Amino acid sequence: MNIHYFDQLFFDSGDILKKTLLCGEYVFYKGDPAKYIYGVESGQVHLKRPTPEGRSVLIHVAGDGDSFAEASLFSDVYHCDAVAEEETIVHTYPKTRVLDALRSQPDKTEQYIALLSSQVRSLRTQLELRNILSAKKRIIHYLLLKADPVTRELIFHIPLKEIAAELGLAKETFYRNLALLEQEGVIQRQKKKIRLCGANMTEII
Amino acid sequence: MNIHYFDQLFFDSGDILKKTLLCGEYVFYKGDPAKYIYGVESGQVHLKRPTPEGRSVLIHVAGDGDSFAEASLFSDVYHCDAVAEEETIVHTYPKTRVLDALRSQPDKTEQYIALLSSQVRSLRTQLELRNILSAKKRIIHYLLLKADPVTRELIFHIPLKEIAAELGLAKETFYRNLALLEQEGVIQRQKKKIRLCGANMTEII
DNA sequence: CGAGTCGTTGAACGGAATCAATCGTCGTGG
DNA sequence: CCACGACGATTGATTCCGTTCAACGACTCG
Repeated sequence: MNIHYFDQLFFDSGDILKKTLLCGEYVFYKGDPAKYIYGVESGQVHLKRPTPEGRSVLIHVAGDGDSFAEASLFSDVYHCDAVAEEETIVHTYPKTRVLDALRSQPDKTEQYIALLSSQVRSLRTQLELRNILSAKKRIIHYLLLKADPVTRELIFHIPLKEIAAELGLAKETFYRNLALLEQEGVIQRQKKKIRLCGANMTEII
Repeated sequence: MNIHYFDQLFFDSGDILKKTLLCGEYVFYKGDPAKYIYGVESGQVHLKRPTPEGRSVLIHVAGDGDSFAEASLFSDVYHCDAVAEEETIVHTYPKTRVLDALRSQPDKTEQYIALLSSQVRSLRTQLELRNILSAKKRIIHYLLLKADPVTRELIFHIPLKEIAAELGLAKETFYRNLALLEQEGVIQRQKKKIRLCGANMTEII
């Protein structure tokens, strides 16, 4: 999940290959031989799966400091597309070198396992969200999940329509229900900042 | 994923603690301190997440030879419930001992990473399925995924209604669409055995 | 100051969930 | 051995709500 983890695997940080990608440029395509793991230094990369219908489905957004394609370490090919959604600098970590580094630094291996484990859990959570049929309830659960537990606030750094996609909802449905929730006093919004108000939220859930 | 992997982590196989569970018995509850990783020797364990509404959502089915709760290795608590759905024998692997074993056998660590990586990919695939709106198409994709690539057949070992749940569909919708697909000649069924027929399948997808 | 994209609202449609009823099957116990 | 109950599988009818199509305002960027 974290770029620093992969950076530190390499003894000589000068060794790390960086690439600058333009908006819209592909890092890799589904089916390409998986040779590298990546980290986002700045910018944004979207992981998408092309559906047979021709659409593509957003699976994950990797932002500043996120790594991606970690699960490809033991896979021959990539299982999704990766596209830069803005000008982006990525670090490229050759899988062979990652493996070497892990072998020579056993303690790091555990961290890698921890990283993958947390990914598994997060994916399970996402899957769990999808089992909530009602759009409104799904949105609330999502907000509860993502909001800072203390301030009960959260700020979106990507367009709302992509949050909608992540939730498996049409953007219109997402907007409408956000508006509804605001009317009901469950949330307060100002642009991309959302604050959860305890007001009769438990009833809705 | 595989019980043998965890069994072999222990030098002395006599060391492995086994437990017999009755149908309906809980292995652990969500929120319990995560002390063990488990493997199913025989029987069946369902991983479920209780939703706030009181329902519970099936996340995973661990059958003969499957391990479960591997992602809890670096987690303090379990994130779902685990229930035996029939009389089941499980192997229990204390996390501390798993960690010790991994540390003393670095090569095994890589296999662990491979295991988690494949889980990540499989979860992503499941998530991808949920992005297919049409029930019929979602079912076909699921069948394509699970069917033996050679024989194009698959056999369900759990009730169909739970397949429906895994797909995020009401059982009725699932039954109806299976019937439809059979009428259209896309699949052939006999009880829990399904065979995919290429017949105009590509059109439907 | 356009072009393009995001955000927002309206109206209509379609399809999945839901409720309800029935049949089949399996196991259990009298 | 059969009656019974429990649960899975199946089909019908209805409702509901999320998608889709459509149109428009707001904002950003060249």
